[in-house]
Amino acid sequence: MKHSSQPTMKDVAREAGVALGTVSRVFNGFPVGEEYRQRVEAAAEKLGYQINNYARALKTNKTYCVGLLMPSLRHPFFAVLTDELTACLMRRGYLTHVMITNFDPEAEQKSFKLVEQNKVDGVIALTYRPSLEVDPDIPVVSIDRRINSRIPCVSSDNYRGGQLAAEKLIELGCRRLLFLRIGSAILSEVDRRGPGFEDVCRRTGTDFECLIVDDAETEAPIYRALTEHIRDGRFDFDGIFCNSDGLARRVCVWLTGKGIRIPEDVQIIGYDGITDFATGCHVCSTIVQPIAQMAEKAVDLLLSVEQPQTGTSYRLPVQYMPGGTTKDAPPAVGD
Amino acid sequence: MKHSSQPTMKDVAREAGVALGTVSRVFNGFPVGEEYRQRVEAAAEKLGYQINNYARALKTNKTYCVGLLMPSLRHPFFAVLTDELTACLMRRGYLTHVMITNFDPEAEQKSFKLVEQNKVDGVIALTYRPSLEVDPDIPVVSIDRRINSRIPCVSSDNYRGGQLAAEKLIELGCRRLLFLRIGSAILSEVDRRGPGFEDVCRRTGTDFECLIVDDAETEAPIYRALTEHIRDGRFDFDGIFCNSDGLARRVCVWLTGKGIRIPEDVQIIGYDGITDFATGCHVCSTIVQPIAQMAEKAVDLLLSVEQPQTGTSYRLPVQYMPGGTTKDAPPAVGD
DNA sequence: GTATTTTTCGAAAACGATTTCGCTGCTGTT
DNA sequence: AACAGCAGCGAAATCGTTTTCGAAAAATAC
Repeated sequence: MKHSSQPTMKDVAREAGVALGTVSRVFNGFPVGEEYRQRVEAAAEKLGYQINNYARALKTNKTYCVGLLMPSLRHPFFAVLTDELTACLMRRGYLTHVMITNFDPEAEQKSFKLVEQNKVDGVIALTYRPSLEVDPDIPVVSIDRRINSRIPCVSSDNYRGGQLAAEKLIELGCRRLLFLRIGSAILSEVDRRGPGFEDVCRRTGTDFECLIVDDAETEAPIYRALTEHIRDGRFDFDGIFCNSDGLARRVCVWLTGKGIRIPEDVQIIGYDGITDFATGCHVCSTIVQPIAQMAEKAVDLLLSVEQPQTGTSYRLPVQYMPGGTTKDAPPAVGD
Repeated sequence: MKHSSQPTMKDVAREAGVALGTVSRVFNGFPVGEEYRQRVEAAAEKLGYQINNYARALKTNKTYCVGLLMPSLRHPFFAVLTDELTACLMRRGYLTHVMITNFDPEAEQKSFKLVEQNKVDGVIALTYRPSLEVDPDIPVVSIDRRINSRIPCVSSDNYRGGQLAAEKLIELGCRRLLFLRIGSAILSEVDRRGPGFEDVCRRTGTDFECLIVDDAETEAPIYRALTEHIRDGRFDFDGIFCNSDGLARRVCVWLTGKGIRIPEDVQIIGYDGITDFATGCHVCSTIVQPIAQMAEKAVDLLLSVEQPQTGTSYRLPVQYMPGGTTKDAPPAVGD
């Protein structure tokens, strides 16, 4: 006695008075005589039949699931990226296994094994672990990081972003620039923001300095270093490019606390393009990453819509967006 | 000829010189002679064998996956909730299928069908669709909404939250209060915030009004209505309780734009407990929802760690947290 | 030494689909 | 009218596990 469990293809076949294979063909869009097709569809409808994806996947080796490794969803950049990726995958008929790794290299490796074991059709990963071990015959696309030479990597054009920030600050009248970076020294595409910035400074003969803290845990070193640059209540930089909007925000708050005015005394540009969840405004002047396109590209590569040049970096165009921390047209806020 | 595909249990059995069933028993922790166990483990190690979860699930009807229906990840509340839920599920050995529904009732129903078809062991849903059709023999836990009488619902104690907001505003000297709500009229636990607020006002004899816009699409009606309450440059309410932190933020921006000072002229309390992604500070004085506990509770109920009283509402305690839009100790910001 | 119990192993039948293959029943040519 | 060609059906094998069941081996009792 079957205890009210889901109907199977066999049940549909019996109900419709046809063979098992015929039902299968109907559900997979193979040619089937019109009369049979109708009988099968009626039977399926009547029984409330739903195909069992697990059984199907076992046979076909195709699960229509992909794994997504993300460090966190508490940061808007990751959250929006995840939103776009799952949406994009769903549009293409794929389900997403979201794994939150909390920036923990161990968790990253474990999560990878786990989705692998769940037979996903591919993995999209935003990871930090120096050397992720990946099964060579499962498609992987990385975001922002070169994992190894076989895995394509999509990111924003970080070098161009760095250039843009420097160009804008200079154009807006800054004479002495600071590049502020927080983040561990992993082989990341993100690290190209600095060189882009510096190259423009050098080319234009603009005075600049770099402040880098590799340990993301504590920001005290940065604030301490910044403090040294305050002389007579004046900050001796008049333009700052920050690694991320989050950092930019914190620097803003800190400077304001010191009585330094933004953007009058110091102009600040961040990176990412984070917008306020309530107002939709950018939280600071920023280089905005094309998150939706990055998601689209990653998915295209993963599902081989576009044949991935193995190991290539795909760098998508960035844009400068004023957001009130620079002297150009601060967006009118409120009503 | 097997073309380098994954090794199967059969391969392991052959390699170890034992029968198929024996390998299975080893991997499922059933008693097996020590010598056999060793041989099997060695063989599995050598072949790099990983159990195939799809085949296993087909046989056992247990997938260790749960579906999660979320409207969006662009709002911090949903993002953090999703973060906590996936983390909590992972700790218990479950993978999460995250489905973003974009507040679209159609998408909600479709997503539900989809995860159902993927044989998840359960679904956690935060939905808006008036009547979600759910297969009665798949466990479902809802968040913030009563879906039907069989589905347990976890939420924050919205009624108490409403009370708290009123109590605080009154305690802080407000004499004429406004409750501002945005959101469609669905049968949601969230709707209990208003009654909690009103009951306190009535009990204490405090003057109050309610402004409700059921159409979330446009806020113009709210702003228009608010405008009517500005007389001689003064706003005739001195305390506002907003349905959400996002709404509170927008109201703040709007009022500030009208030259009305916060919290000197008007004090505002929001709901959710959203914090700034960069600074970690609350974006406004607020009633904070215990997101982590809500996630934990939802998972407990879903996996029947706790026997769900079918259809019961589980209301978790909320807290008031000052955040600069009320006169009580605005948190020192910066350094 | 045989009988009786306890382990634990191997063979085989599911689980619910896909897919190959042979076979029947049409059509269309000459 | 006969035969080739072709759709489209049904039966059966398979995917990689779990699980039942009968039997062999080991252990204990008399």
